[in-house]
Amino acid sequence: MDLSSIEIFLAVASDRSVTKAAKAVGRVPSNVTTRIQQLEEDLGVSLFSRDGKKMTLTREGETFLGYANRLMTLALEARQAVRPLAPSGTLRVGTMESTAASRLPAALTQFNQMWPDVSLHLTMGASRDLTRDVLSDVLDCALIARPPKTMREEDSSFDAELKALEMEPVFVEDLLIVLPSGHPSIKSAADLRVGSLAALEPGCTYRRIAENWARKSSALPTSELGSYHAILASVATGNTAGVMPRSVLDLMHWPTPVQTHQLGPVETLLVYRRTDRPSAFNAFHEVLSATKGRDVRLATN
Amino acid sequence: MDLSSIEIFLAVASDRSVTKAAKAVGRVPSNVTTRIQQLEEDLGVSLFSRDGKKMTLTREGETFLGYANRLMTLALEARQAVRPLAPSGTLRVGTMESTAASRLPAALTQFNQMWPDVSLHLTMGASRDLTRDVLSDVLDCALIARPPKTMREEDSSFDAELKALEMEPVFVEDLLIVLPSGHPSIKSAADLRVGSLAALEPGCTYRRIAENWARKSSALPTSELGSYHAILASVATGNTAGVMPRSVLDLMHWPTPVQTHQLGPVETLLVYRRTDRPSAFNAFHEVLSATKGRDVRLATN
DNA sequence: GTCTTAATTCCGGAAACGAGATCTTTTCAT
DNA sequence: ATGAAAAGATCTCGTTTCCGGAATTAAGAC
Repeated sequence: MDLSSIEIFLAVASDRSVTKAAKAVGRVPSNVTTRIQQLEEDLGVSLFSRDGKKMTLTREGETFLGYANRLMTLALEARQAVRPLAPSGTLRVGTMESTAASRLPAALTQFNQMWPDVSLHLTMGASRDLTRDVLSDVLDCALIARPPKTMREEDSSFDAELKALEMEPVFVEDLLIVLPSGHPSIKSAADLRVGSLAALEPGCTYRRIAENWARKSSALPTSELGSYHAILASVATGNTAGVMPRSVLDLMHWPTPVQTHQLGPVETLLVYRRTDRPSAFNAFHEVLSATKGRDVRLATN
Repeated sequence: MDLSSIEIFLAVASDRSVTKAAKAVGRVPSNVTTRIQQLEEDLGVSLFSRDGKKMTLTREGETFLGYANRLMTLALEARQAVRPLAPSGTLRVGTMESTAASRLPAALTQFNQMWPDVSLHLTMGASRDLTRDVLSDVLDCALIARPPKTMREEDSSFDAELKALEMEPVFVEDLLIVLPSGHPSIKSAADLRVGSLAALEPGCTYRRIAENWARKSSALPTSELGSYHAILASVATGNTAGVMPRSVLDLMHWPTPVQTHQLGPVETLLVYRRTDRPSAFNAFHEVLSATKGRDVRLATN
């Protein structure tokens, strides 16, 4: 039995889907299938019942879920316990608006329980700015979106800054264009029937990805809004298309189901300086890794 | 972090030696070294202090030891919990005298705690007889010594019986010739200055290994005794050399340190029929595997 | 100082793993 | 009802990891 298999199991159990889970843990679906099958063979029982395309936990799966969570928590605790000195002091974390909304709450809760002595300073901002702040030691680390290759090529200074930092993927977001209800489904930016794109600040990587995608076929203006709530509201007016990751959209339980178009997966990176890491950072790093692809609602079992 | 690394860590912690631990978990020393180093790198602390050739736990190692034990126990519990039906009924286990004395107590204690509904029938006997009893369904499984290749060749019926059964190594014993105190150290059987070899019944594999070793150079008679205590007492008289695994000798805290000569490692196998396994057997099998190379004294932490 | 034993390092073969392509089945839309 | 899309399973292939054995180094015993 392997702890990474258990992590995968938790993701599948939480998403009830191999594909989703695969994205959540940053692997390919076939791999997830195999690991689950290995786990089932190892335990000698089937953990999921495959009725149709839904993966639902069997009764044995349910009981195993409890142990799996305890196992992961215990492993994390072990990790922390051997750390010679308990981290304390301040940790300055930069994060994108979207990550703060969808991914961080679970991780921050656990972190606070584990290390009450660390006071965490959260700063919201765009990836571009956050990266600079980490470099100049205004922040200790930041969660940013990995810019696609084409974008890094046309902004070489950003690229150079990133290269000077350590980075590690922690989440994968499904970046969406959110369309007004009633808008016909689209294949490319040319099919857009709206007057503008609604996004956050200029330094926001998601915004720039969307702009790059849009400018291939049309010349839409971008209207800048301050929050994802504002963006959704703007979409509801019917004349704008919004940009946001699926995890954020899922959070908002919007009254009417909206049309979406996928711009593809975008990794969220934890970036930090190679040297000069406060001990609280290591603790934060570990909690983040453990939270990876795990659902809070299940972790409380 | 990998559960097999933790098993290895437990073995090293318990033996304070990578060579011993390697034997205990059925691996090669270099491998144990590597896994421990990986674990240390993964955790970011050193678990052992290598002062000279002794491996002693550091303070961090001590705290990790506690977690490691809990982790293994929890994993075992998880395994058992998903088993659809709790095993019950009777399980007839055959074992060698030596295994019953040195290795089984820990495993049986844990087994009884986990499965109070199973009544365990222990039968003591020689490997040869135990094997037959498993084949003829007098026993459900047995712990026997793996006969070395030369022995299997000269007793083809034993070999055939073994081939008809499933087998799995669970322990490794260091088989010893125990010499009277004051006896000069020996290189081969020719150096023996005693009148006889003291061992158990004729079907005992350890006895036959020793006899094979002895007859290469001298023609010693074998005196048959009923227990390891009797053998040691006989050795104390000064005119016999005893045969027993090191684990048994260690148990007996004999007043004077005795001279020993190694006959080499002998594996202890769990043998069972390919089909027709009671559910209690699977539970027993798992508990044995988990106990593998683990020290009871440490497991109570 | 030499000999022995234990731990580590190095290296080659084997097994496991992960990614992508393909196949099968279910589901949803027309 | 039929076709298209999507999700899970299966297969293959390239890569990585892992294990075991040989060589190396270091510590203790005589």
